[in-house]
Amino acid sequence: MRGPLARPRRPKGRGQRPAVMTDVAQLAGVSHQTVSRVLHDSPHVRRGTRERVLKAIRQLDYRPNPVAQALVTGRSRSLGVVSFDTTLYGPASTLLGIEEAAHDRGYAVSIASLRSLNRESVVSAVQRLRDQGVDGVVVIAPQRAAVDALLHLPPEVPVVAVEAGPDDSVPVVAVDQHAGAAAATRHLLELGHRHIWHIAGPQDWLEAEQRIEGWRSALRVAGAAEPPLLRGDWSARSGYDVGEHLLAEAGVTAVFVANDQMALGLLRRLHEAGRETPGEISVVGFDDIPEAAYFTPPLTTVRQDFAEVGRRCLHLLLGQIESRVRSWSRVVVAPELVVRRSTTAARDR
Amino acid sequence: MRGPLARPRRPKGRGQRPAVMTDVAQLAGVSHQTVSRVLHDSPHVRRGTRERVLKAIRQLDYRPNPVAQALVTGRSRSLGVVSFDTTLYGPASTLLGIEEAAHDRGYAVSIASLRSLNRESVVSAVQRLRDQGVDGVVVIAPQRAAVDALLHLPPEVPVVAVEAGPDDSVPVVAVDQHAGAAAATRHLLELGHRHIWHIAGPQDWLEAEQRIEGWRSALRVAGAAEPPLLRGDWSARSGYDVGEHLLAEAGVTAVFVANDQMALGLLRRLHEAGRETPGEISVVGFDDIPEAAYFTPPLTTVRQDFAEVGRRCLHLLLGQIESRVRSWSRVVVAPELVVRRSTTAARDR
DNA sequence: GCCGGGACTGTGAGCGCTCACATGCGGGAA
DNA sequence: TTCCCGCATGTGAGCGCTCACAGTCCCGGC
Repeated sequence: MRGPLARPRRPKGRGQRPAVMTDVAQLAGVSHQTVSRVLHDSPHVRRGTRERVLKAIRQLDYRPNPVAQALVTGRSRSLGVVSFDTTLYGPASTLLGIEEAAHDRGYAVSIASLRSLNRESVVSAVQRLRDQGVDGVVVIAPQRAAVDALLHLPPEVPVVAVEAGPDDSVPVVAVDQHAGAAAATRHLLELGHRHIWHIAGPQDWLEAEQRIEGWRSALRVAGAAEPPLLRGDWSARSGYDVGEHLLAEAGVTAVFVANDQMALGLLRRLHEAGRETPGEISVVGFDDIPEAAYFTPPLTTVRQDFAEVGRRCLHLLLGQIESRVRSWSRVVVAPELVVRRSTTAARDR
Repeated sequence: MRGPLARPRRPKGRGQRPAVMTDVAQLAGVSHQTVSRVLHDSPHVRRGTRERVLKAIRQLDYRPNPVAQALVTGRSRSLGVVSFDTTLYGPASTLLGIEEAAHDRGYAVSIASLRSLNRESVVSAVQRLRDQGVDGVVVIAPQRAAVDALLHLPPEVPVVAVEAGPDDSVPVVAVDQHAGAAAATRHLLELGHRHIWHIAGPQDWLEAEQRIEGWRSALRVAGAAEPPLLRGDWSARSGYDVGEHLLAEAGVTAVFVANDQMALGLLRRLHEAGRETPGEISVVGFDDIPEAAYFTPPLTTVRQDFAEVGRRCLHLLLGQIESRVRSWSRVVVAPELVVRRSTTAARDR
């Protein structure tokens, strides 16, 4: 009778089975535990022993199996990021910031992109990441639906949200949209424009709403009238389409557009209609995408430091993971107005 | 004397310790193995038993621990993507294509972005992903340095490369740059232009070189002269700067630019110099980024289906993982010329 | 000369699962 | 009835590691 040991699952002879801890221990003439200690820079390992182990590790090209480590420690040293459209400049930059910071701290980053945006999709993406075994999740989904979803999340996963509005159940990192929009509006006001129009983003985007608020408050402070609100969907196409309305309106001299792509579309429409920018109409965008400086004319816009947002997220998330408490906090990153050539003083001041 | 069993590592009483397979087994009155069988849709489980197990799973909200599964099977059902700059439209879209396809097949996706681009950085990124336990890696890094790195990779990790040139050690998915560039050039030729200038990307980018080749070959076929080659670095700024040279040159009527951002910069420079596009100079770009249709004028360009590239990558990679052989193949995706308003017939035909 | 205590190292259990195999049971062919 | 076979289920080992604890050894102090 031959026991199960007679046929090892993975035949030792064949192929270059990667070395495991025991192999190193054997070669170095120590126990696996000592190898583990060396790996974790524990004190209480004699210098000579440590060196023997290190040598064996090099010799066998040993690399600790992260899966086994994760199983026993209950920590995978990996993070998840759920995001709506990583093709967009903002989310992509934020993701990059997170990834680089995570890498520096020895964490891996898994992604989950959302195809549709509603509560279930966000919840299930987080769930999926959690089922993959990540230690924490950052949600880049600044829409109302996503915020809602954050409230319905299993409490055992540490979560940080990007731009998730004034809700206080989850830590948040956000750019100060209100301040950015106000700065843009003030800039136009200071140039002597009376009526500052605004092309906003879609209703369910929190950033869109906050920019509207910033615009309104700057108008109010200056005692300026508030023209009707215009809506786009962030795309250049929508900016182009909304431009139509503006063209029909008399006396439009200044427009604050909620993002650079829509501003591009608007610029295009104005150009086609023979309206000069900034001569007749000044335009301000939002985001400062890399191309903004090369629009015709170069776009005055509000810069958001997405990479910084990513880094802050990571910091908050790791704090939560390492302390094992679900704390709440809100980190605000300041935006910056970048003045270029799409804005100029009003003529009939 | 109390053995180690006297103090269980994780006290059962406290908190909602997530259910494990044994808990389910106990509740359903079966062995853990039967639970496992139910989970894997094995036949040979009586209907009633299966239902009891399923019920217990629901009742305890049991979710299999992927880490434990990975440890025993040696498969993590996760993939790695290494990419140079995920902020760029191309890589970001490819990544998205990969992620969505991976998700559909039940794989997780980890990312590793490269900060600098050389052999070591690519090798170490792949290494890092491997050490994280991914089952395979796709490398989005269409530069010479990256191709070189692919040759120096440990052979035990399945790898697929995007746009990695004519090397045959690793499977490759690529858009047919040569054909795209030739189509762009032919388009300009057919409009009656004699001298088709080319602003190329950086030398170490394979795509840049292949686009040059496509341009050259179309010129050769038409018997047209080849103007001096101009170089940019993909950025709008560089397109703007190179525009300077073009302006100094007499008789420039047509330019094929190697990407849309540089084309944007060029358009800007021409506009500033008062040179009409396409009236005096026709411009063709490459990539078809979402904004291209809203440039001034809307850009004629070559569309690359990045999402398709991502899907194909995934397909190749999973094939390799599941068959356990390192096969070689090259999948080519066709580009498409999109004619808009930045090109028109030569005047002095 | 003996004992206490640090420094160093080893032992074995167990993380949650799958794999190989053993076992029990019922029914159809001989 | 006997035997065998195949379905249904159970058993135990082991994946590669860490954790808790148990030594072992050597030195200084009384």
